[in-house]
Amino acid sequence: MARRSSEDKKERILDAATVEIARHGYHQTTVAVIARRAGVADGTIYLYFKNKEEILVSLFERALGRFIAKGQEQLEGMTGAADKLRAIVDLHLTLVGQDRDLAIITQVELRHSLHFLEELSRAQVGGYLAIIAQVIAEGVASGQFRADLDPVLAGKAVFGVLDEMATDWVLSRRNTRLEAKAPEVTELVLGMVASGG
Amino acid sequence: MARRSSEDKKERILDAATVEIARHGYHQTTVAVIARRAGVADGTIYLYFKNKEEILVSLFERALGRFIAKGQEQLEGMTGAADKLRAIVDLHLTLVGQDRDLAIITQVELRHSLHFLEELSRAQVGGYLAIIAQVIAEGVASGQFRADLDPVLAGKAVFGVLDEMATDWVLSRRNTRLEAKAPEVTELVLGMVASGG
Amino acid sequence: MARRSSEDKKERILDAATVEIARHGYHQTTVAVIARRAGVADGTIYLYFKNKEEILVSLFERALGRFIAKGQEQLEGMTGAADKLRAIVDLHLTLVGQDRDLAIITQVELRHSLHFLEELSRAQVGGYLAIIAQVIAEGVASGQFRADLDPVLAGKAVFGVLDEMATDWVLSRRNTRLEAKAPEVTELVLGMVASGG
Amino acid sequence: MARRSSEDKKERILDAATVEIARHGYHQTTVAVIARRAGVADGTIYLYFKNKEEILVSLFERALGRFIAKGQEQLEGMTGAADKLRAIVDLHLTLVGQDRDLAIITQVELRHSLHFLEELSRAQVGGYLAIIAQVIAEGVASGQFRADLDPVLAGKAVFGVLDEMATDWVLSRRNTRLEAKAPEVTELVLGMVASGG
DNA sequence: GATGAATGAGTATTCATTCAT
DNA sequence: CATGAATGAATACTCATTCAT
Repeated sequence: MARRSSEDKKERILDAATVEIARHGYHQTTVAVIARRAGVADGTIYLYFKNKEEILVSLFERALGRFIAKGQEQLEGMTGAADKLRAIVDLHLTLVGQDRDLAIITQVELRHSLHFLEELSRAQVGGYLAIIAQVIAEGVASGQFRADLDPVLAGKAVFGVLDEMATDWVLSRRNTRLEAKAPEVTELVLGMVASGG
Repeated sequence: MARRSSEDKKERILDAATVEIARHGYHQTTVAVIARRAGVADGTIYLYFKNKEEILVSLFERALGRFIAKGQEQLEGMTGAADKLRAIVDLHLTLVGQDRDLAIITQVELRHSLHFLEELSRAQVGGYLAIIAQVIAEGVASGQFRADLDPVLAGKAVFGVLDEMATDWVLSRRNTRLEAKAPEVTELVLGMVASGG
Repeated sequence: MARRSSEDKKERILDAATVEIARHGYHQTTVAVIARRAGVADGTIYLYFKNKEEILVSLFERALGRFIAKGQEQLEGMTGAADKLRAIVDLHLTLVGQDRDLAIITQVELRHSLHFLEELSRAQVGGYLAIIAQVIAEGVASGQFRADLDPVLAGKAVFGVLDEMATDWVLSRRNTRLEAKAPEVTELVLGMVASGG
Repeated sequence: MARRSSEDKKERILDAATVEIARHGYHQTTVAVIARRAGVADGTIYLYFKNKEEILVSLFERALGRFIAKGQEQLEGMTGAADKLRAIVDLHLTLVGQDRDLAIITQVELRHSLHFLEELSRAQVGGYLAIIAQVIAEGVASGQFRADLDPVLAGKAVFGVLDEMATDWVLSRRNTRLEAKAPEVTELVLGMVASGG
């Protein structure tokens, strides 16, 4: 179970980093502060991460991994593009809305540099966009969605709507629940792609 | 004339900052490098800006000022919410697509911290969102748009779509023109709000 | 006179570095300590030197510059290889013996890495060795020195003797004067190269 | 047998250290790297050596031990100070020239600090210098060497010549053999001490 | 207004050493 | 004896900002 302890330590570091970075921002958060919250020595951080930036990347990868796992589980066995799109909207808002600290990181801190954003975009977000595009393509094929849609472009539009809702929620300090907007957002998104009123 | 020279110097600093920050990122860009490109001494920067961050804010304010001037000019005398929305889409993509360096800053560098983003959001972007919401409200009132729309929420959704298109364009290194997508994007946006097909 | 002040500051930094490095060794000497002794801020060091190692190099270059200036002045107008060699021995021991702190640096701290020593050797010490070899070649040509000498090899041998005397003086903590050994050392060195008794 | 294995392990560590330190320098060489090359765990190093510096010391002691063993063996039964001095020159150049990695360490890395050098000098090199001085004293007594010699000073001079030859060989990257210079160096050294032509 | 030399606070990262297993 | 994960002290260097000229 040495494995267990080691895994735990890495998890603890990521958890600590999530809280501190969300609270004070990536640049204002020192490695020492993360270490202290995680209950390890400064140097221990570097047994698990190559450098400070890799903590941020790992943070996101862990979150996205969970995100995608839930997504696949939920979309599985579902038929009908519209239903799938509804599920995506729901899932996106529900999962992002579940952890405000993490949301602050994904919606704000993760986007702090062009280089960084490019990498994320290519490697991680790209896969998510592809899934949405795929669902839209299905809808177009089945006639549920407008025939003249470009699935990739429409997919980005859908993502843009969801992403803006998430960012808006992060920036509004009110104690609303993000997922509460799912029905309305679903209507907007479906309006964007669905054929005939 | 002194005024003129002074204004010029401030402009030169902002221009220099735009290029350097877009090219190397806000944190990698030193005040000294901006000063050198602007052809002034380091200390001179501080005669025009309180600190480094204010350069970034001023950059955005100058850009948004021009943006809004063009917008009002264009929307003026226009009737019909759908037409206005078309114009907004067009304008947004055209103006953002006009200056890639500036776009990198508005789509990426400007979002580097929660605190910063909150301020921007409240003060600047808020005004822009209000305009979109207003147009949607008009459309709802006139029956052009769906009656059950929440104009504020729908406005954010529209902004989300436009913003994602802009970010996507910045991240794709291909030499496409952002405004080329205006027709398709307009269709998506109108689909989102327009009443029955 | 700004030049004057600037030069002074650089000199003060080098002087401070000489004392601290001689006293505590290169690695134990922090940039902060050098700055404090020089009466400048840490950052100021970097206005005059690219990095810590460049301080060490500059130290040596300044010393060697003075060394060579004195040497040329003294050898000038002198004829007779044996006399010149006497003068070299005298000068070497006198100059090294003049500043124990500096001597510690040239005899010990400067030799702390192969890479560093190679550079010094090639660029700086090489020139000095060439001068000695040249004097020996003169002596061979004039018949004062043994005909079968390889001037380059013999030059290195002479340098080896002088260098060992210097190092030995640095390591012995007694309050002897290095130059006091000049007569005896001269005899040894001349014995090495002079033709028949 | 346990003893044997234990001895082997210590030897392996010293061998590994020799290669790594010669190749990358003392400060650039981490204990972890030595351990890896020796095929032991980091902590194991500390079962055999008190700290990193002691590895360097042991390295030198092992080498000097072998050096002296060979020397005594060779000088034994030899009579005549001049012959003994010839043998010393020969031996010094031969043994140093046998292992370039070790030579890099003795000629460069070992001299990286005043404190360190003082210790070496007093404890180890001092013994070697005494042997040379003793041989010279013999020569003076027997009339082979100049009567006015100070054996200790002359011994240091001899050592200086040999040491410089060794350092020069280490710094020159050419593939020469150090011992090839023994005849010429012997001539120089004997010239330094021998009485009349 | 303009300059640019000087400041000095701030921090990621390394690595010799320890010690529980 | 051996391991290697964990420690945490230690430090060169950067750069936004100031202010005497």
